[in-house]
Parts: sequence; structure tokens; C-alpha cells
Amino acid sequence: MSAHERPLRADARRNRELVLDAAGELFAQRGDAVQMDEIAERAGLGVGTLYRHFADKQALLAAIIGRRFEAMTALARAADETEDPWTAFETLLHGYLEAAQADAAFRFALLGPEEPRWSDIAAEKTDFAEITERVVRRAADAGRLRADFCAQDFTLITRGAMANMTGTGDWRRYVALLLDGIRERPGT
Amino acid sequence: MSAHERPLRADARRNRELVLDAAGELFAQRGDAVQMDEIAERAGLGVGTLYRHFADKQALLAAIIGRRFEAMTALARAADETEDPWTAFETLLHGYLEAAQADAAFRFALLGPEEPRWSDIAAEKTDFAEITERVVRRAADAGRLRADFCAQDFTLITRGAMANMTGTGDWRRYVALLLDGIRERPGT
DNA sequence: TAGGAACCGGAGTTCAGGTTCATCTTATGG
DNA sequence: CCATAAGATGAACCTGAACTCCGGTTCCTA
Repeated sequence: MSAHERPLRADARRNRELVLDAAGELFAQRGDAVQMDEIAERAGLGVGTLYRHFADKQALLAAIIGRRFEAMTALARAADETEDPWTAFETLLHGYLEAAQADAAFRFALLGPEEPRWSDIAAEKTDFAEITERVVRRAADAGRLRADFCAQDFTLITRGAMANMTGTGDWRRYVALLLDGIRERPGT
Repeated sequence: MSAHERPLRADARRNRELVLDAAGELFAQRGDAVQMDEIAERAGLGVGTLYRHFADKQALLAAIIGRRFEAMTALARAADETEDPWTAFETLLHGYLEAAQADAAFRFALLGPEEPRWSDIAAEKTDFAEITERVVRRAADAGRLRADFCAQDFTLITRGAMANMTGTGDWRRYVALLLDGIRERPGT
């Protein structure tokens, strides 16, 4: 826990990366149903090595999800730099969902019963929430989103979409339906 | 498997019901995370008795979910008897979601990775799909739903809503947003 | 380049939870 | 009221998957 630990030995650093990569790929494919032995094998290491780097399966999973949240934050930041508020919003939403589709572990984590744990971790380590809030606000202020739309609603939408990524349903259609409900309409 | 089995002994029939009730309540509260021993205790029986009536945990869970689907079918049938097509649709949607909120096992089953198993079982044993299809069609034909709305979309909506029932999000707001996207609008 | 700390491997341990089965109990038909 | 088959019981068993542990290996520094 001391702040100044000597840097990892070269092989340890390399192996840590191998573990992260293997776990990332397997978790993304099949959620937390993958076994530690499988991850070790895919990484070309022994299980013991996994446990040298991560206290337990949860910790490894948390590291992977943390990574994904960092990527999501980069995404949000990029979207926020887009000129047009509506484009920014759409870019963020689609980028987020596209990434979520490719990562089962992320989806299961956010949909599972022990949320809000993950969101809290994300909030501690990244600015995802703040940036998203800004993007949403910009779109609402510009009159492109219904006036009462808020960041919470972004979560509602993404959760709903992710729930439709398992199975046969067409989540893009679902998002399209939703967008029709949240876009500001001149006619009303 | 023969069609003519002698009726269950009185105590057996009673116990079967006790098991179903206990399992129904516990599964509804906590999904399939409950243990067989817990169910047995709640029912005031030994585990062995559960296994006399149901081959394994899956079978018991299937029985419970089957029950729920029967209730859902009754709901749909009632809604279909409503005069106004839009009221019928709304009644079905809300009834379904209200019931889903009270039953975690049902939600997890329909959201989990091994869907479409459950829907198939439901289709074999009930008319839920057909009736829902009719209700949806009526609302669409009456011009109260956007013309391209189909029964599949009903599934998309319910899955999305159910995904927002775990955690802190407000799924009713979510449904409201969606309805705005789905309703036929004179203005367009 | 030698000493030793850090690291690795993977067979073996542990444990939780589903499932069984030998034994006891009870409903039911005669 | 008995005989007996159906039913109930729960301690013991089994399985699978997370985790440990220590002998062997590798990197690093002086």
C-alpha cells in the first residue's frame, strides 16, 4: 500500500499485461462465466501467476471493467469535442453502445444485481459521469433533446439497449424507437 | 410418462403445492440465487421432498416461470377484451411490467444469457405470443401505434424496462420516454 | 557473475451448493 | 385395523471451480 513501490520486474510487468489481455478477451466474449484456469491457459501462464497480480477473480474482473470505463471516458471526451450538440450526443450514445456490444462482461456487470458497485468505481476513477452530463446538457440546451432529459436518462437508455444485446432482438431498432421519444419535436 | 398415472397421494399433492409456493416467493425475491435447502426450509420440508417432485433445480425454476407465464397470458387475454385498442395495449404493457417487477426470477430468466429457452417453453404451453400479437396489431391498425410497430418491439420494450428494474433507475420514466417514441403522432 | 529477492507453475486443497439414498413415516384400499 | 406401496427425510456424498503453496526458475544489482 505504500506509495513508492519499486517498479515491477520486467517479466512480471509483461505477464501482468498478458493476464489483462487474456482476461479482457475472454470476459468480453462470455462474461464472468470464464474460469480462472482458462484465462491462465490463454495467457500461457499458470493460475498462480494470476493470483500474484490480482487478489481474486473479482479483482481481475474489476480491473477489466475499469479499463473499459477508461475507454468509455475517452469516447465521451472525444464526443464532447464535437461542435454540434446533437452530433455529440449521438456519437457518444452510439460509441458507448457499440463498445458495450463487444464486451459481455461490461454489459453483465452493469445489468447485474450488484450494480451500483461498478458505477461507483467508475465515478471514483474517471470523469465519465461528468462528461456525459455535459454532453447531455448541451444537447438539451440546444433544444435538440426534450427539455426534461437528464443524464440519468442516458443510463436508462443504455441499460435498456444492453439488455437487448443478448438474444435475437434488434437493439438498434430499439434505440431508434427511443430516440424518437426523446428528440425535441417542433410539432408539440 | 404414461398418460394414466394414479393421482398423487393427498400429502404429496399438498407438499407439491408448498414447494411451489415457497420456491415462487423466494425466486421472486432473489432470482435463482436461492438454495434448494432454503426452499425446503421455507416450505417446512426436507430437500429430498423437493427432488421427489422436481428432477433438479432447473426443473423447479422452470415450473415457477411457467406459472408466471400463465399469469401473463391471463393478463394478456383480459387486456385483449378491452374495447379501446390503445387502452388494451397500455393495460397489457403495464400489467406485464408490474408483474415483472414483482418477480426477479422471471426478469433474470428473460434477461439472462440462456434465453430464448424460456420464451420457447412459454410458446409451447401458452398463447401469450399470439394474444400479444393481436393486441399490438389492433393498436397499430387503429392508428394509435406507429404503423411499423410489431410484436417483436413489445419484447424489446419489456426487456429494456426489466433491465431498469434492478438498481436505482426509474423504469416508469423509461417506459414513458419509449411510449413517446412509439405512439403515432398526427404531426408527422 | 554470484547471491538472493522476486516471480512462476500447476498439482493439490477447500468449500459451497446441488443431488442422492438408506431409512423411517404415513396414506390408503381391502 | 393391517399390509404395503408411496412418500418424506436429511446426513452424506459429489462436483466443479476458486484459490494456495512451495519447489523450481528468472531477473537484477553490486
